[in-house]
Amino acid sequence: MFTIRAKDKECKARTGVLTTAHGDILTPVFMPVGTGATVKGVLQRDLAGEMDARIILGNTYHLYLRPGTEILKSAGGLHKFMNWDRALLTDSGGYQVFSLSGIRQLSTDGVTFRSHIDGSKHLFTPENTIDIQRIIGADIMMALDECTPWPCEYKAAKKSMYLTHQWLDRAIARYRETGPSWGHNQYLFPIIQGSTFGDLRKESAEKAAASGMEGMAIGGLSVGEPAEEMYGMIEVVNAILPEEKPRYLMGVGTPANILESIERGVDMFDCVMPTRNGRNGMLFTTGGIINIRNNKWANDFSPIDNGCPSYVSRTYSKAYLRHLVISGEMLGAQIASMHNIAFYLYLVAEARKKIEDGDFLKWKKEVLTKLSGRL
RNA sequence: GGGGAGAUACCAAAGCGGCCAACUGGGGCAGACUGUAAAUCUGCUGGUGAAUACCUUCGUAGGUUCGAAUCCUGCUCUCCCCA
Repeated sequence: MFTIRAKDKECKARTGVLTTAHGDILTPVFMPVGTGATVKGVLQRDLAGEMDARIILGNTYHLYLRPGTEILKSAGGLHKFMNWDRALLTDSGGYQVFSLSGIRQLSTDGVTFRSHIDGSKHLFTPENTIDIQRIIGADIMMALDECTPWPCEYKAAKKSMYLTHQWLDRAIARYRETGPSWGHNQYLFPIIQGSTFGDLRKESAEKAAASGMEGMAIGGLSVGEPAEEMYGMIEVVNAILPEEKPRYLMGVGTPANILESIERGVDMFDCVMPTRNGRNGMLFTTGGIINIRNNKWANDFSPIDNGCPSYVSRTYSKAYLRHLVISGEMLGAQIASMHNIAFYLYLVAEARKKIEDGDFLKWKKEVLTKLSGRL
């Protein structure tokens, strides 16, 4: 169930609460990505503790390949397996249709992957991805979709969108005829496609809205198109989606992307950026973006980010983190990931506060000015 | 004291007459990364220049040659073996 708490008067931003079997999620929310049953480099205790992440992601494709459904079944589901008693969302593998395009084959029935681990063949269908997500026990399951690359011809985008819609009907049918494996309620979110074509996005949003599901996802964006085009598509889609349902923009994004999307009425986000880019030395801070590997930080003993409330951000110096990252020390990747996630969660927490205080737009402008700078 | 091997850019190491401003690693410098095949990938790394180019480099001083990191001679230094 989703309850709207506050609406901004000057834009479409809103705050709300999404209730799940594993706790309430305050929106707008950022969901750290934990593809293979781990948010890389970060303990669940820290995620739930100081950072207060209410929900994280897992990935159906990755978990199905490893550890596999049998082990997840024996474990009693993913929550127990990974010691995470807060909410989980699993992506269906639709993104892998896109990112593993070299080793997969599409058919109406579903998509055949060659495992990136051992090359073995596996068929994903709208039905069996629901079954797998039932075993995983995600609080929010995603329908199997085809995430189209960008740029994409109109005809191809349309064909792909219809395939996604067909798959959605089948996923919902399977969802309705099955129940949760572990006794707790699971939502299923449909995914809107349509590339960067307004009329396709509109049609796809109507399809999702008509599904009656508890929330709706916008997929197929942030795949290379200019940010302005992405924002345009969000506006088209959000004009159609029911107000009283949460909207999840998949895979987004940069801090700026997130704030711009919140302004346009998006409630949920996930992105690998804070962790992956963190591991690669990129830090998001309240003062701007930092490449911690750069020589200019070698003698900077000031904290990573005093403006960010997390322990690692205020405790460790830039010079120390630079040393760790450059030396390839594990702790460097961990601290960078923890800081970035803490920063993202802090950012959306502030956004919620500002929406409720009624000065989101003014705050957003100030934040973006600072964030646009490269330090 | 006798015999042998070697000195190449920040480090290691190839090259042994022209295709060499010099392979390749490492290090260094910078960039990319958006529902994670990523603790990954890319570029640059003698100087000046946007570039054709030009200038200065392969221990050192000479020499041979149209042309030398590559061949010859002296010197300096390093390492190994035998006494």
